[in-house]
Amino acid sequence: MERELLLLGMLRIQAMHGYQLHELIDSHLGESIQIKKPTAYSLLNKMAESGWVSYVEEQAGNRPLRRVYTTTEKGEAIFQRLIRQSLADYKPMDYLGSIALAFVDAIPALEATGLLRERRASIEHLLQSTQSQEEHPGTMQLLIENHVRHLSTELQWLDEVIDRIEHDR
Amino acid sequence: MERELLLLGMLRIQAMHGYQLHELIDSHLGESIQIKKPTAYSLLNKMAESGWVSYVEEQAGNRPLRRVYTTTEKGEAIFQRLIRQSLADYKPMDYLGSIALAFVDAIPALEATGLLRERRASIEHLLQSTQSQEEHPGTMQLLIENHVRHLSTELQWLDEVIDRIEHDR
DNA sequence: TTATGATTAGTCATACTTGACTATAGCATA
DNA sequence: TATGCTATAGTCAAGTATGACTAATCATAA
Repeated sequence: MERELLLLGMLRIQAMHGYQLHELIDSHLGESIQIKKPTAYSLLNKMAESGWVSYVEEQAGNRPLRRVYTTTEKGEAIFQRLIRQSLADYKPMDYLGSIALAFVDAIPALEATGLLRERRASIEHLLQSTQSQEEHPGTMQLLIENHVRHLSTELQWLDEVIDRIEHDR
Repeated sequence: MERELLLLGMLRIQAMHGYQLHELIDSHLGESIQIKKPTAYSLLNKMAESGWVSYVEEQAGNRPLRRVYTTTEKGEAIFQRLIRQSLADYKPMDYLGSIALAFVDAIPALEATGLLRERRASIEHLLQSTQSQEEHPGTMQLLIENHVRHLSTELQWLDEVIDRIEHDR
């Protein structure tokens, strides 16, 4: 329900159509939160069917109809329930991206450290670009901050791992 | 491809049938890596079709046939390619579970800090149980260590957030 | 002025993931 | 020895997510 929470939370602040909503998420949070366009549209449809959001259709020129969504009263109630639930239960994230580290000893130490340094560079790059983003609306900033913390942790840990491989093997 | 990498990496060390494979993943890495049983079976089928793994059928008593999988030469080649690729490109994880924090100002500060303390407790609990796990086979240990680091980071950050909410509002 | 590429807006078929289910075996215990 | 409970082993239908696509508009540069 986290994705629904995000969409509700944003629509609740400002009515938007699907493209705009996805664009906002992708540009501000795209590094830490993956919601692809078709997913966003599909969630909006589902939420409209469930009466969590309503929409008005808007036409600009010859372009396709845009559905501009707002949260309904029911949607607000759901939002209030979801956010409480979601704040209280921590759901651990997936560390799928780290799996390769489990098998690092399957390749020669020298090559491994080389690859890990590439990895390090891409984390550092991501960290830099995340930190340099301008202010975000509302408490969206908190998410960015959280992401930065975890990226720094990852970087530090990776440095230790590289060190260990260099000295232990 | 991370899931495939994990399965290949494990089968490469020891031949196993689906249930055993899933059981191992779920019990050792279940807190940080989500691979549900049907997903594991489906990946095994796909990899068998692609010739990355082969299997022999094994019957014990009246039980259903078990397919005991091993990596093929092709599978080993794929593994060697995947692990290099995966070590070098850091793929940021999803912070879906943190979304609620973006909207924490939608609820009264007092209630928010209460909920966040519940959250804190569940992270701490998870951290404790992850740390108290006995040794893991091979470098599987690295994944656990990584998870522990991130959990600690999350805990520390959450404490700061709670503090800020208490003092700023 | 008109080709070229980027931006806006959304859809669809496919692929991936999972909750819920089936069914046997082992094991304690009343 | 019948009863219920857990562990073993796997499948399937249904729900989710996404890559690839369509199509109009806008900017720009030759």
